[in-house]
Amino acid sequence: MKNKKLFSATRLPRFALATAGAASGLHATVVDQIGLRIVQGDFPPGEALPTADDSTEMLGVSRTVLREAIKVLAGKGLVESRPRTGTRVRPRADWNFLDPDVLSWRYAAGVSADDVKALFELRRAIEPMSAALAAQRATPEQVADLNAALAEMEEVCDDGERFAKPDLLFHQTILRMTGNELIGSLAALVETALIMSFRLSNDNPGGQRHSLPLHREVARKIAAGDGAGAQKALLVLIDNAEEDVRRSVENRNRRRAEREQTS
Amino acid sequence: MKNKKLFSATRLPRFALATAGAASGLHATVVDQIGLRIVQGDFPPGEALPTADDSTEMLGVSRTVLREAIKVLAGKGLVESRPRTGTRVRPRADWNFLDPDVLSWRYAAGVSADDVKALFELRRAIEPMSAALAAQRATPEQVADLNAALAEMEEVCDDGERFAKPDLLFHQTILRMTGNELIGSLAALVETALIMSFRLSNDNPGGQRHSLPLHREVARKIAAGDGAGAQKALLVLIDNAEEDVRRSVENRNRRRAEREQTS
DNA sequence: TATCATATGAATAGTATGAAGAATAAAAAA
DNA sequence: TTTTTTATTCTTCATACTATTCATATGATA
Repeated sequence: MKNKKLFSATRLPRFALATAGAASGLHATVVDQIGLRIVQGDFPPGEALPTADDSTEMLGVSRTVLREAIKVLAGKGLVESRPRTGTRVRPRADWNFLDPDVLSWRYAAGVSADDVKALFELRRAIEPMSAALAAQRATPEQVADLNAALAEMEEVCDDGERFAKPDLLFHQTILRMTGNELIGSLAALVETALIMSFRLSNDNPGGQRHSLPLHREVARKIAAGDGAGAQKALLVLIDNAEEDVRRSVENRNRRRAEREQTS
Repeated sequence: MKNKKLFSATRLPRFALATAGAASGLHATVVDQIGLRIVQGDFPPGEALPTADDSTEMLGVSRTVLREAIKVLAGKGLVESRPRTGTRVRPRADWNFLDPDVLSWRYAAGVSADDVKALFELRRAIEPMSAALAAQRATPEQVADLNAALAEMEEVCDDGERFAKPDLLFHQTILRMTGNELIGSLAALVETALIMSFRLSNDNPGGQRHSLPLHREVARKIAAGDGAGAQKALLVLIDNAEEDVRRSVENRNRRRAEREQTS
């Protein structure tokens, strides 16, 4: 009389842009479900998750699958398992927010103005500097990649959906051009920020066209080997992007507030 | 006639400073062993790991444990498993180098001059900016934490071993003072850099004493709310630290070269 | 005959389950 | 208060079975 399949085992409709983690399999859906609930506060830090037996029954999966999922979450710093005590959520300070999965869970439900600020704080530290390094170190092939991405952006700049991919590629190429693998691992951060932008850009008629000249300027400076110029140009681009996102979030929040007042 | 325990199941003598991942259990040792071998190039990207059955036999663990380990590594972007094909190492660009474990594997065996450059490039982007934010946002308790760390550094500055802990705490406190969780997750990066420093600082008679005035200056500026000053002071501190490490690496490499020539 | 589609089979990871072990917090006893 | 016991929970192992995918062979068709 086991009450299986209480949760449907369908994976979250995860906004996949391009490089998103290609994890597949039953255990990946469990990782997603539990990870999302932890990050979004269903299980606060310090609290114990349901026991293994309870969880398997609720999720309708075997212990094998559940244990694999728990171990993955532990590897990302979210939980810690011990006999007798159970599996507990670790303090937020131990979570690896730069992990692509954690990052996506963190911003899956929606973002506040503070969330936007946090994301762009880090982008502003990383990307302009990366552009400067890119200008000094990029190989000709990488410059070609950058220009290819730019060309595709120009081609599809009216179609919000199709614009996302080359835009992401543009920024990630710059990170890769630094030749610094640590910086390259921040690609997920940029991806998250761009996904936010595109989710909110309904408000933004005229699509992403207005950002094109700024991107062009960045690419030109990098190709010319002008580190300082590239740095400055990318900083302007990020400032603009943040302003766009911030405005969208404000609009959305205001509309929601109005709706709630009316009803 | 199973040839078990071919590998001893002892965990790597992992330099644990403070916040290092508290993972325990048999599967964690397997994660370490395989992860280290992948990151250090024993299994190049694109190559398949031994089949599950072979691995379990070689490592002397059950399939359960091995699978948990593989899933954790997949969660860090290192590998990808598919039926029939086996488990393959993913391209380096997909590895999450900012994961604390990956970071520690990356620099476990030793560092080159380029490694030092990469680490400090990122620190230089992050920490001075963080100090500026910290100066604006820190709570009184956090300022007290920072001063406490500084006091302990002053107290034990002659003992290289004991100096490491408060030094790490000092830098991580600054990251936390930004109130930006994403930045906080870069703590592992700083930890790795400091571990490198301390591993190499045998060359450095007089211990870490010379860095104390610089740390004091940073703390003072932050406490005074002087963001620009704190930023500048921390930049100087990092430049000095990099110079120390760079020199140590050079010395070590030169000595090694001499040894090899003699023998 | 050559080519394409379709079945068959083998290899591998994926999932499920039962049972024994080890660790530890809490309760009970000294 | 200290020690011992107990119960709970994760941990590990062993094994059976399933699902996926690639390679090969087979057969149909042009």
